[in-house]
Amino acid sequence: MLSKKCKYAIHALVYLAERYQQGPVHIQEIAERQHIPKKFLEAILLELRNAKILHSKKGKGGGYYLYKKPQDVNLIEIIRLMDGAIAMLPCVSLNYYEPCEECRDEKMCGIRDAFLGVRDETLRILSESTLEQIVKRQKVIGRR
Amino acid sequence: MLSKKCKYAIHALVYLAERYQQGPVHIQEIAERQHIPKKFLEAILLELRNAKILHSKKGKGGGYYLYKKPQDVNLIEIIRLMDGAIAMLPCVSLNYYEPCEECRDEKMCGIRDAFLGVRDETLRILSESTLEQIVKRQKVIGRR
DNA sequence: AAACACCCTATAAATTCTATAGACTTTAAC
DNA sequence: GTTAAAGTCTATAGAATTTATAGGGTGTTT
Repeated sequence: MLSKKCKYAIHALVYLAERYQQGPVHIQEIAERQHIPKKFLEAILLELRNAKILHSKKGKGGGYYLYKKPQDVNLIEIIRLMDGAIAMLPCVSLNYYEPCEECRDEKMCGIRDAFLGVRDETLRILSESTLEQIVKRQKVIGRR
Repeated sequence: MLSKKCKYAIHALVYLAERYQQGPVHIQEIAERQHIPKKFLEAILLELRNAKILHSKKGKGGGYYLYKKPQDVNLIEIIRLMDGAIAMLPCVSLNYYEPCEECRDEKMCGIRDAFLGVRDETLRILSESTLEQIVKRQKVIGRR
């Protein structure tokens, strides 16, 4: 399961993607509209900013806005940043790899095989899911 | 990521599957060979027993043994039992479903779609991964 | 009856997740 | 230039979950 932090991040980013190139949106607004504790959201947006996904503008009329293009931000990137590994086992993780303690030979580990497949499919699907795609789907019906 | 508890359960079950129909194996042996804290393992095996995956025999010469056939126990079942939901979001979970707080209409939620796909693929792959399959793969090379 | 091995309850230690507080800095507008 | 708005940063605290341990109870076998 994704952490709340990660869900908050996704919702905040979708919110900002809907307002792409419409100037900065301040934290308070995002917090209220998406029902996210403001201080918690602050920390999340800061992290997204340090990862160069968002930019911020200080002072009056400031706020956060999407720096990357909506089509260049996918769910994989967000989840990795917020929650870490995508894989269900460290020994099949690309970015957070750690060897199993027991396996003599990973290539022959019967357990590992299954989870490798899961990781690959998960990566494939979630890297195709960009902010642009998500926003596009929601627009069919209208505002939330 | 799977919890340690879940990984322990998988390793213990694979160990028992390798000894299917060879009589009970006692906890101490599994704990030592798989490097699992004995008391923790006790709790895990008990849970697997209550789920009718294992049976146990008390008294001298007792221990745990696989009750279901190795081909009838898959990773999905084990993970659900130990860690709960397979899905990354509650709103796409089959067994642990909960609605999102925000979504007006789930069918139009752009976020949900992606995670639905992930869940389906994960279920497909992990339900094909049975204890029998895992043991079979490991036998190619030999003992661990 | 004695040894053995699972059964059960309780609890404690460690870690992670979630949330909050408060002071500081930068910017815009008047 | 003063003021107020809004992000930045550090620290911490509460809650929940995960991981692990202790110790006695119960049923079986020899």
